[in-house]
Amino acid sequence: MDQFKSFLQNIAPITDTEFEEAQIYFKELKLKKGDCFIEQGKVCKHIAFIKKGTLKTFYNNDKSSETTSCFCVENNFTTSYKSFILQTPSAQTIQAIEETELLVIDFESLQKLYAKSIPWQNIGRAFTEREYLVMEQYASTLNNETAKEKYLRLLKEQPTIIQKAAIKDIASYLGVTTRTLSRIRQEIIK
Amino acid sequence: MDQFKSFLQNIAPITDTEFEEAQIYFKELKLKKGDCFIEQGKVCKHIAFIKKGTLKTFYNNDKSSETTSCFCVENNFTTSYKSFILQTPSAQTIQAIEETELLVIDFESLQKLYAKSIPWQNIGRAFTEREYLVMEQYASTLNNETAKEKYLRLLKEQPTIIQKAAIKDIASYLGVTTRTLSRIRQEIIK
DNA sequence: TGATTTTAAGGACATATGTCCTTTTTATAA
DNA sequence: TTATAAAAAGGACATATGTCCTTAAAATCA
Repeated sequence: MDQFKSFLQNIAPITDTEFEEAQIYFKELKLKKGDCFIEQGKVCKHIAFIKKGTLKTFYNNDKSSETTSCFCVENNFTTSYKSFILQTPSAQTIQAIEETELLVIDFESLQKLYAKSIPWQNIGRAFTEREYLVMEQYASTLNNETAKEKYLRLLKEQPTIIQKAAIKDIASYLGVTTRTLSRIRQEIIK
Repeated sequence: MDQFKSFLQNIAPITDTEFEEAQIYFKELKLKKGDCFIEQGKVCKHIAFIKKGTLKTFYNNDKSSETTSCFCVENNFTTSYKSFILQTPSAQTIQAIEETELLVIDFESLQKLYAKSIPWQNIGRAFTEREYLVMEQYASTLNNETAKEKYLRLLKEQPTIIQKAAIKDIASYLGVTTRTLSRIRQEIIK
């Protein structure tokens, strides 16, 4: 079965017809390493299913540096949620960290889908619920774990991220400095 | 207008009829200080609108102590989201920290509402989106701010929580020890 | 390819935060 | 109300993490 359909089915049931009729709204988009899908300052008009590749989401924190808030991997949606939901300028940038293939739908089309289809409504709600749970787990990790524990968790749960992402981005995702992450990696080697 | 209806309208539009017809599903529940709305280990069957009062959500972290993950105040929903969404045993306990009045709906009734009503579907999705954004902000705070910055933010954004909640719960919510919070409060007095 | 820029590693020291206590204050229950 | 327990404050010291560097390695571009 189609990768995208199978992903959706896993969230909430959808018939072949419902799925096929929605296809006209989705466009293919290919990104090279370093290309941006969403840019800070612009209203985010799109949400994308990641067929292949990896992206990172980052924003400017108050300390004149960037915080990586998310690594987005294949078989997932990505967007700048706050900007997309509220249709306000995005605080976040989403950038491919390797060759990436997306299926993109724009805000208005998604609203149309929601308005005329209960299954798509269901998918929208169930997906948002899933994202909430991911974010809750992330907050719990940030709240309770030491730098080393957080790094080991990432190593265990998302080993491919550690291979693909820059050290400084991993550090900021874990809420530590590169100096600290360097020490941790040093310790683990031993 | 009714406090609950006005809250819902603020999330997504709903007609008087749609609202009235759903009223049969909601039950009043009063909690005394210390009473639990949701208990760890049980499947969470309910979600509640808080008409009045305050609750805290906490769970056992791996370090043989409790982490307060959320303070729930009036004019909001509360539930143990993961347990409610997936209908699995709850890792969290939700407890009133003062006299509290709830409007409670059970899982099956909510599914019925979703199944037969697009406006309720919309409310469900839009509400979950809002909760996601709150959690995202919380994670950002935990990731980028020092203990003192986090405390000052809470003081500014939710001053009533600082009055009502126990010091140790505030400390754990902010991801610091009571020793650290004690120092911060000492500094601020000066 | 070689030159330039960016990223990562790690030394030396500073600081924030944690751990382990004891004391004081506040809440709770008999 | 008094006795008991729980919570909060805070001293002394330990440790994790941050800041500010310099050097080494890797990536990028002309």
